[in-house]
Formats: sequence, C-alpha cells, structure tokens
Amino acid sequence: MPKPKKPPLRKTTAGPGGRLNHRTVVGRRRRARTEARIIEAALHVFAEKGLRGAVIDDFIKAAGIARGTFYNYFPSIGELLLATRKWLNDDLVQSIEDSISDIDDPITRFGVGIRLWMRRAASDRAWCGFVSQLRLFGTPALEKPLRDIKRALRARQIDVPSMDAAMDLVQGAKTYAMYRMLTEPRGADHGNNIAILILQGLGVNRKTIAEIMRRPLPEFRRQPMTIR
Amino acid sequence: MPKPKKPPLRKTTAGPGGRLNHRTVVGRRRRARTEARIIEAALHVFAEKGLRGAVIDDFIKAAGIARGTFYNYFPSIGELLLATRKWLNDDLVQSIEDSISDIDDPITRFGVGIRLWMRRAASDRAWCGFVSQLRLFGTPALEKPLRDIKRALRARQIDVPSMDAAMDLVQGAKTYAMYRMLTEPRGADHGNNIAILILQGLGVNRKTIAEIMRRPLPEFRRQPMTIR
Amino acid sequence: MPKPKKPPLRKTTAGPGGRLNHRTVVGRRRRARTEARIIEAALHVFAEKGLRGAVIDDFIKAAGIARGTFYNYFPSIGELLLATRKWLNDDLVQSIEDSISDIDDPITRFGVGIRLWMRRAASDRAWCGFVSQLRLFGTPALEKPLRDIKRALRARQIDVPSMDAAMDLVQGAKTYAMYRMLTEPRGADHGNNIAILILQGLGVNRKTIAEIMRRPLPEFRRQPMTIR
Amino acid sequence: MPKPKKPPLRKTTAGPGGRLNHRTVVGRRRRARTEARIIEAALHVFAEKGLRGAVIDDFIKAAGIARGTFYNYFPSIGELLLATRKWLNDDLVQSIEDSISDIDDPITRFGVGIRLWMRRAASDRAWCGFVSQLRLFGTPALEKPLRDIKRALRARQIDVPSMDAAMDLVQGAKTYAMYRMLTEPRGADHGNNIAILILQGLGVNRKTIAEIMRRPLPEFRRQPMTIR
DNA sequence: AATGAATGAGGGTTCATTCAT
DNA sequence: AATGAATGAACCCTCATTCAT
Repeated sequence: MPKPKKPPLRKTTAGPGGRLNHRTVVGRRRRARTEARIIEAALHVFAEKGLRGAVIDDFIKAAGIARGTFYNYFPSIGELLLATRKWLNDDLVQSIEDSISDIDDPITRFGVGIRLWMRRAASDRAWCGFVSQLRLFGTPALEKPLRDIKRALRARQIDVPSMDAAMDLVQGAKTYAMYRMLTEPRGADHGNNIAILILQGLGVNRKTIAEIMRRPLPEFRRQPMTIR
Repeated sequence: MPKPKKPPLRKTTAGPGGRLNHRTVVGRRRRARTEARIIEAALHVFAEKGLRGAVIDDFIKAAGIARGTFYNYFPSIGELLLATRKWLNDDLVQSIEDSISDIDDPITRFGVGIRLWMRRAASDRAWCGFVSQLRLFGTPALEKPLRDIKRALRARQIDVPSMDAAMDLVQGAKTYAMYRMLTEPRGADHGNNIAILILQGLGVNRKTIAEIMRRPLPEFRRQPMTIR
Repeated sequence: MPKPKKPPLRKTTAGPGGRLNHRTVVGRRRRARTEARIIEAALHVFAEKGLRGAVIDDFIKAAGIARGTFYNYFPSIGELLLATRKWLNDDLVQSIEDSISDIDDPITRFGVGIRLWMRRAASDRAWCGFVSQLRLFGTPALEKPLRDIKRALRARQIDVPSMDAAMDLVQGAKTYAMYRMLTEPRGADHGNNIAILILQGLGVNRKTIAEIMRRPLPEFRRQPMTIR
Repeated sequence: MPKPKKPPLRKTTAGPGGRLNHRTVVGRRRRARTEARIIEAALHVFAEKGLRGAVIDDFIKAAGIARGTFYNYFPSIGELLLATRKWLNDDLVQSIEDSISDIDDPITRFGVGIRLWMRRAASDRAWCGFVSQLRLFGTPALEKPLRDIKRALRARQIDVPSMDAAMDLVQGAKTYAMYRMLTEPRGADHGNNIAILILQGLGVNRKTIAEIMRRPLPEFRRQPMTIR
C-alpha cells in the first residue's frame, strides 16, 4: 500500500472550469489585509519598544489579532522585523526616488534626498522611531544615495578622504538626528540644518549648498500602506 | 511583590571606639576588588551581547562569581549598566582630558579629542563595542567637548546653523563609525578621516584642519581599572 | 467553553415526497469517498507518528483535504482513531476469518490465524505499525481466536495454567514481534517462528504444531478499502 | 584588555586549606536529594499518564517543586525519562541479579528471574506501569537474561527456532501481562503462570519447569531510592 | 460539502531575584 | 561576604477547534 500522497496544499485551488475558487479569492484578500495590518502595527511597536524589546503581546495587541494569528503569518519576531524593514525599504526608496527622479545633478539629488528623508522623519514619529534603529548599511535603501555620492565624487562635487568615512558621516548624522528628534524637541529647521552640515562635511562648496537648500521640496507623496 | 528596595548604601562599619578594625578594612578591600572585577567583565559582556541582550549568567560567568554574589553588589543589570557607564565616563574624560589639557585653542582641543577617541575605539574592541551603544547625550562625557565647541563658535572657528545639529553630526558620525569598525575592517586612517569630515562639517577652515591632523597624538595613558 | 457537542448524525436527507433526489445521492457518494480517504490516510499517519503523536495537520496533509473538511467528518482525532480501529477490526476479522472458515479443528484454526496475522504484518508496514500500537483486548478482533482457543482447551489440545495468562502470552508475543519488525529487519520466517513459539507456549504437542506449520497459507484476499 | 576568563563554574570550590567548602557540601547534598525526589515522582507520573502524555506540570506537582526547579535538573521531559529509565535499569538489574547470583544453572536463573520480575510488577503498581511502557530492547536491563538464555540454548535446555523470536516471546508476554495487571484484576498466580507459559514456549521440559516453579523465591531486597 | 483564516487554551522555557547556609 | 538551589512571572509556541464564506 504505497502512499499516493497528494502534492501538499496547492497554492491555487481552481474550480472545475479552471476559474479561481471563490473561497480562495476571498481568503487571499483577507490574508493580505491581515498581513498589512500586522506590519503596520509592527512599525509602531518597534518604534516604541525598540527592535529587541518588543514581545509578541505588543504586536497582537497593536494589530488587534489573536496570538495564534500572529504565527499564521510570521514564525518569529525576527521575521516580522525583516518583513517590516523590507516593506519600509520599498516604501522609502519609492517615495524618495519618485520625488527626485527629475533631478540630474548628483549632489543635488543627494542633498534633496537627505532633506526629504529628514522631513519624513520629522512628520512621522513612528517611521522616525523605527528607521532610527535600523542598520541600513548594505541595504537597498542606501543604494541610490550611494550611487549619487559616488558620481558626485567623480564630478569633484565633493571632497572626502575616503568613501567609507563619508558614508559613516552621512548615515551617522542622519540616524543620530532622528534619534534625538524623538527625545527632545527640535526646531522645524533641524532636518535642513543636518543636511547643511552633512553637505559641508562632504566638502560641497557653499554656493551649491545654498542652492540645494533653496530648492522647494516636492510635495509629499505618501502612498497608502500596501504589501508587495 | 513590588520592589521597595533601598540601596544598601553601606556606611562605614566602624568598630567600638570609632576606629576601623582589621576585618572591616580587609572586607572593604575585597569588596572593591570584586566590584571592579564585575564591572570589568560587564564591559566585555555588554559589548558582546548588547545592552539589552545580556543576561545575569553572562556576567557571573565572565566575572567568575556566584549568582548570589552579583546581587551583593548590584540590585539589577540596569544598575550594573549605570555603574559601568559611570566608570567608563570617568575613565574616558580622565584619559582624554589628561592628554589635551595643555592645549588652549578650543577647536584644536576638540579635534584632537575626537582623534584620541577614535584611536581608542580602534585599539580596544570591547571599549568600542560598549561605547558605540551608549547614548552619551547629556552625560558628563560630552560636557568638555561641548564647552570647547561653544567656545570655538564664539571664536568663529566653526560655522554651523545650530548647535543641536552640530552635536548630532559630531556624535552621530563618531558613533556610527565606531559601530562599523566592529563589523567591517576599516583602514588605520578611519578615525582620522572621520575627524576630518566632522571638522569639515563644522565649517572649520582647511588650514586649521590640516594643522589639527598634523599634530602628533600624545601617548596613550591607560590608567588601571579602579572604581571611584 | 465546555463541549456539549452532539454527533451530527446525519439522517437521510430526503427530498419532498420522501424519495432521494439526485443531489443527495451524489453528495452521499462523495461523502463516503472522502471519509474513506481520511481513514486510509489516518492508518498511515497513526502508524508513522504514533497514536498520541499525530496532529490534525498530519491527517489533512496526508488526506489532501482542508482543515475544515476534517471536522465535517470527525469531531476529533480520538473519534478518527476509533473509526480507524473499527474499520481495521472489520477488515481484519473479515480477511482472516474468510481464509480459515473452512478449517474445523480449533487449534489449527487458531494457529493458521496467527500465521496469517503475522504474514500480513510482514507485508504491510502501515498495517503493522498501526496494529502494533492497538490494545485489542476485549475488541471484536479477538473474539474469534478466543473462542477457538477455548474450544481447544476443552478438547485438551492445549495445556495452560490459566486462560488469562494464555491470552497475554499470545497477544504479547504477537504485538511485540510486530513492533520489532518495524524497527529491525527480521527474517522471512519470523512470523512462523513466533507462531511456533506461541503454540509451544500453549502446550500444543509437537506433531500438531508441525502439521499446522506445514499447511500452505491460503491466498491473500485483500479487499478494497470500504467503509461500513 | 585581554579577558582573563576563569574556568567556568568549578565543580569543587575548595577552601583555602583545600578542604571542601561547607556551602558546597551542603548544596550538593540538597541537589542530590531534589534530583532523587524528581525521579521518584517521575516514575509515578509516567506510570499514570503515559510516557508521552505527561506534562511538566504533572512532574512539578508530584515532586512538590517549582517550575523553574525542574529545569535546573532536566532540560526536558525526554531527559527526565532517560534518567528515570537509567535509574530503574540499575535498580532492576541490581535487585534481581542480587537475588539470583547464587544460581548457576542458566535456565533456572532465567526462570527465577522472570518470576521475580513479575512479582515485583504485581507488588509495585508504579513500577509496573512504568516498566510496561518501556522498550527495554538493547538496554542493559536485558543483557543478563539474554546471556542466560543463550547459555541455555547451548546447553540444549531450550528449543527455539530463532533467538530473535524467542526474545520477542519473552519480552512480549511479560510486557503484555504487566500492562494487563494494571487494568484488570489478575490472580496472585498470574506472574507464575506467565513464567510457566514462557518456559513452555521456549521448549523447556516439564520437569525442569516444575522445579523452577517449586523454588522458593528469595526475599525481596528493595533498596532505598538513591541516585547513582 | 469544502475551504482556510482566526482563535485562545495549554504547555514549554528562560531568567531575574530571593534566601538559607 | 560568598554561594548556588529554589522560585515563579513573563514569554514563547503549538495545535485543536470554530466559523464566515
């Protein structure tokens, strides 16, 4: 009596006519909604309790789901963190990249990008709290800025003794500023000021800095939370 | 069972007549030695496991003491962290301050201080790991540098849009650089490069920066671990 | 939330007028098929994971059904176990009884029955794994052999100090042998050897044993899996 | 600052004069007592709830200890089971071996051993319940009987078609009888009856069996529970 | 009927803290 | 002081069962 053993848990249960089963479609939609809900909640929880300090209970309370439901979606807090970071990365890259896609000059792109980043941090506490804890190095979120800055170096728009040190300065200043924005009140200009100092640090000349700072920031296009 | 718990704050246990008897003296010496041992171990443990990730077991194993002994000295890990940070602060301020006490020019003091800080980070992994996790803001460790930088501002040696932003840049860059030194190999110049970028960021003029960087760094005076 | 839960015991769903309509007939057939599928799968699962160690997931994966579907058929794993055992009992009694129905001599019937049982165990791993875990005492599966052995006692074909002890010997030896067949390789004769030892244990005389063992075993009549 | 790192948690904390520290001695004694208590309790729990059905709570309640204490001794129920079985093995081998060490004749040793085993089962419900669930094969507990039976075979005291089958008969009958003693009332002779049937099954001749059964059983030497 | 997302009770494990010696 | 066994609250994770579609 060999075991025929069906292929396990088909992804798509198609009805007799090949059309997607109604139940399946409904189920899927619900699934996606719940996942988005959990990630959305996770952003706040991680921001508040820290990446290490959060416990399952925090997430399920914030998302309004049952304990078991959590595990239907993520096998551990670590996985949830990954998913949240991935979502955030996509969202971040997307929203900033969209806004500066029409800028050609590398250092200007870079500078405006920092201003946008900092403005977002100032306007969205949860986002700021979460991002400020992330180690973004080597992550897609930093690919674009890194490319810009390399181009700027080749174009002699910046003057730094080493790329590694330059990136540490950039990321360090941003991260630290974000962290402190959560703790102490900071003026409305704080983001811009940080941008100025970073550009100064990179050796960008005064005039260029002034130009970058004078630029009106494009409208905020915050897209609604969606997964994938 | 809430925790009223007052610090046992041992007063001088004087013998009859008010003089310290022999047992007391011996006991005290032993006490100080054990405490130093625990803090020394804690530095490594915190560096390795993180400020949040360390458990009592890590400390007692590293210090080679029994579980109960730990509680004879510190009522909780949090208190140990405080004590460790305090010790580090003292040590840090002391060793750097000692080395630059003969410098008068504020920006030079500041710049050399950063170079010393980074050199220490590069040469002492545990120190680097521990300090890079600390939020030093408002802490005595930053008082002196802050004063120097304020004086530099008054002397128009630096040019920044805001002091808050300036300090975020300084601390952020240092902290981030320390963190990354632990993860990826960095060249021997990394510390100096960071110093250059920070000074550039503060708007210090080229020539001054060059002078600061040219200064030979005073010898390392690592004092032996002592408490209080 | 205690569980009052009455068995849904579906009565004939007859259409208006009392005749079975087409949908009902089709539905019933489908129902029977699914139930058979679950039980078939359960046999393997119980054999593999143990009576206690199997979880719902094992059954639904093995049967290729959805979680909810399981509960449409069995209110719990316990009930499924009962149903599986019942099916096995019927099948067992049937297939062995069919094969020896033409033997009149009680001890011969009994002996051949044991040989058949052991042959089945050797040829069907899942069956062996499942049955070896069952406590068959008092179950219909043992009624017939018990009757045979009682008759053999009356006919002085066996010589035992007590019927209880005799049955323990018989069931114990069979069960243990089955269990070990799963674990270690056993020669093709193992079943026959066990039969010999059991008969010896019951005090059957040598010659009779030899005759029983010499008998060709009737062909295997494995009936297809059907419920009720 | 290299880490001196003491050897972890010395087994023996000796005082200055090399004598065992008093605290250490006391602690050890207590530890041994608690361990014995847990194992003793485990025997009953396993007997009652089954090897698979017992949960941590059962053990800690039975042993009268706290949840955490359990884990100070055993990392899991599985480990506890192992320890319990090991203890039982030692105890079993010891107590039976002691009693028959003065018998030379292999089959007599073997037969008396079975009678002792069954007598113990009848007089100690927890023992019986636990042992009847164990798979003793390949375990030290069966080494001695196995050796005796092999010697008996060489001495032509028994007559079996295969050693494997013989051992299945022996263990199967004993195990099954033990299991049933727990469920249904069995006469005082049940153990002896099982012994007779087993010996018959092995082909021992009538007279020898009668002699073995006539032998007075040596006094029970139940040693007090001690670990190691 | 069939489906699979949601639920929450039950059970496992860790670890800070206490306390008798 | 130092020791380490004992404690139990806080967390983690699984899995039987329900229920809307």
